[in-house]
Amino acid sequence: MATFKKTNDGYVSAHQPVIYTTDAVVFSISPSAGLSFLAYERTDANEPFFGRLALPGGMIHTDSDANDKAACERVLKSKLGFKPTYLEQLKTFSGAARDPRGWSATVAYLSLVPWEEIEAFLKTSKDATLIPVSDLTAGVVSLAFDHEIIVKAAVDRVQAKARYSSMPCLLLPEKFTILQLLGVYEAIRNEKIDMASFRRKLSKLEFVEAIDNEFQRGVQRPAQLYRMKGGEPILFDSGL
Amino acid sequence: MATFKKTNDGYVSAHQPVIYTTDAVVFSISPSAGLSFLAYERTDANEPFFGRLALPGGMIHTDSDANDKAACERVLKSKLGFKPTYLEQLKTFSGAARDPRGWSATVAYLSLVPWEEIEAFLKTSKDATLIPVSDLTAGVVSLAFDHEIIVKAAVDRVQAKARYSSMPCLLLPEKFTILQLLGVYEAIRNEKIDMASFRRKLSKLEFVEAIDNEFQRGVQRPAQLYRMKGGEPILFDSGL
DNA sequence: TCAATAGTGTCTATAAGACAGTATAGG
DNA sequence: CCTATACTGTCTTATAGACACTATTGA
Repeated sequence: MATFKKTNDGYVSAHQPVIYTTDAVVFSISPSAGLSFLAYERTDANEPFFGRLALPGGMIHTDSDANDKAACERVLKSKLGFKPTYLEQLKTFSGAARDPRGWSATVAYLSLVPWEEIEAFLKTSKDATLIPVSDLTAGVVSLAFDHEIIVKAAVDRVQAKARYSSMPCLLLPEKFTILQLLGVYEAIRNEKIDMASFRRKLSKLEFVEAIDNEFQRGVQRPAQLYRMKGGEPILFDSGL
Repeated sequence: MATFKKTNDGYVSAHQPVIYTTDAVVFSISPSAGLSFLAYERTDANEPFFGRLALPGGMIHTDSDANDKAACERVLKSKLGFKPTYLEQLKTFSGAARDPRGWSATVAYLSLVPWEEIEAFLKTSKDATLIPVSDLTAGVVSLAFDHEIIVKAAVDRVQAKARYSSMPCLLLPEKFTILQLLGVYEAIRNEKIDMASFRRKLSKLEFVEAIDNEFQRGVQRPAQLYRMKGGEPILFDSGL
């Protein structure tokens, strides 16, 4: 087991310090390309994978970040300009091989952002790109570090949660129609869902509520607007 | 963002190095107390929480461990004398507050060990204890660091997986009867399960197979012995 | 033949999927 | 009144839970 030695500024491990970072898979549903995530071109020529696409991420500051989640929030705030409402820890990826600078560990997070916000953000940013998940699975794009593995894990998680959780709601703005919600579940799961069964389950699970006298109007019968009930997403016993 | 400086032995972060550890929640089903996990009394008077109960864990060795999972396997091998067959990453817990020595992070793992092996191990070890999960929820025992939070997360995970995964199989020896398997699911989920429905689902999901001409005999009709099909546990679409 | 546990059949209630039908706006 | 989309009713089939029933061994 590693021993600790006392230094003038505290205890440190006798081992080579770990490069400790956090990365986030920020998902959104693009109307044209479906489930997609944010990536950045790496612009610092002194850092590894220069010019390649990578997930938004950065060092964890042990002198100022309260914990890994706070670090991820800080990083995303600085890269996106806003703090995503939903941020869930995905998994930690570590080892000697994943970063040429040395033994590294990253705490990967998963975030969901409504399309409207991502769209607005992309207009203001020059080095951010939105990558459709289908491009990654098709092998059209490749990512720096082990970030493809991280994204695949994130996609698996979000697809699983689109079966037994209300989490996908958070990809929509505050007010939405049932058809929009259905579309989000379909986009994530990559399959058609029957509207009648979907409504049946929604009314049983009660995680959305109709907003009185608010409708989305178009060239058709107005669609009732709904909002999510309670701030936090819920898990279901049975599938949706 | 943190800057890196070049030193004579590589790049290190400008920040205070993180205390990087791994801990494991090693579950087993005790015939008398149900779902339980391993804990150790902390014996080094120079280390924090001396004398308190804690999860088996230790430092991650960045100079020799390939990654966090390998580190956890090494730690468990040295503490248990054998390498558990099932080890799944649970979550990372980090921050300035959880360890008095400084900003720390632990990659928590979840492991399942058949009762026979745990029973044999407990006879050989003097400082290891098996704590029933019910004792923890009842507040009868308390653990060092944030280990109670870690165990609660592990219990949630294993209970969720006892609804849609064959993972609980790994708490049994290689050969087992359907009644034993049912007992494991009941112990984890803390509820009765109907034998007929259970068998129906088993025969549909096909993750166990009968062993030809092998039975467990007693003062009754012999019970067919089964084994798990394929080394890895599977996930189900519908609940079990 | 009896005790004890292994394993099955069957009834009922609920839920899922398919799909057709009705409702209500704008044009 | 027509079109387009919102929303609902209903039929069929699959599944879950309850519980009684049959099966097979050792003593």
